[in-house]
Amino acid sequence: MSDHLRLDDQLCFALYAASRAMTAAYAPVLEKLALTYPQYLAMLTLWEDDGLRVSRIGERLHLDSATLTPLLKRLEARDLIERRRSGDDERVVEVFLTAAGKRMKRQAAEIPRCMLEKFDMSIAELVQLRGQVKELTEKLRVTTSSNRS
Amino acid sequence: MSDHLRLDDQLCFALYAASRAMTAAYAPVLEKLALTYPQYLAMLTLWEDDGLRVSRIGERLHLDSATLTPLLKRLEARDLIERRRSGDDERVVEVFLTAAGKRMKRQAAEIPRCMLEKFDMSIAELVQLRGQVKELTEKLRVTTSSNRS
DNA sequence: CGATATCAAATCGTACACGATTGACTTGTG
DNA sequence: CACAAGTCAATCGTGTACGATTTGATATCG
Repeated sequence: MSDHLRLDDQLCFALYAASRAMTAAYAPVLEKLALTYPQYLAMLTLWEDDGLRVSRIGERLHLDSATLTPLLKRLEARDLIERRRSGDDERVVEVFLTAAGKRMKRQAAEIPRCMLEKFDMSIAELVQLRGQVKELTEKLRVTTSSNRS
Repeated sequence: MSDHLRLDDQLCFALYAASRAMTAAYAPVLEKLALTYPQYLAMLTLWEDDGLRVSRIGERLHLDSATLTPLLKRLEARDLIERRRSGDDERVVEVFLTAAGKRMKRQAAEIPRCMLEKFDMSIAELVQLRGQVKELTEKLRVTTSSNRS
């Protein structure tokens, strides 16, 4: 009967499916900026805080340098950002928005509202759902990092 | 003040982060079976319904043949499944569990309980959250597929 | 019957993800 | 100062994702 292995019953699959549906829903919106969703996240991070080093961007997005380095190189190739070796510490690479990168923030300003429409839910619902999803993420991170069995 | 472009405020980023944290939380559990999370999903699908064609698996997981074909080939290389061209229609490839693939279902039986512990939430909360996530996914799918602007 | 449309899976190209390693640089300790 | 330990970004290898095209098979229509 309930063998617990049913796909439809699993929260994890729901999250996995939601994440990909969300990326797909972003695609037409991001098309104007010619950004992928992860690239958009990197830009969001820099719009909040320009000049971050690679590892700081990684902390915010929970991505490591293996993912970020090529992604940032693509943004640099498009002249949206500049990657500079820090003078203080030659190991560190700091990432700065170019003029074009800063300009893009204005075009991106409408995106959250545009996505909000697609959600078709009240702000209260959204905030509540976001909170639950974040809480779950924290719990998963804790149990994963402490895994030594 | 609230420029709506703040990372922490975005439901989408929360989902994206949750999905990856979930995959990471699965990794130690799936290690015993030497499966990746998407491979596990394909096995789940077949444990529910053996002998599905590639496109049916794709419908359930919302993945296309470009993703599934190589994934299924890896499972076949490990002798967990068999891919057979249908006699009725040579275009169709049907996917069957091998004896080893069927045996694995028993080892996988503990996985949902194991993940449930990591969630650390009541069944009622889980069901409610899963429902909300699924609902959102449906809304995103509708708006994405009808996009012609 | 034969041209054409449709369909299923495979393939191609690009872009993440992430574990593991590398190499350059810095820091802490004796 | 010497040098081991630690840090940071880059690199490597493997495995998804997905848009677009291709290949082969079937269905449909004139």
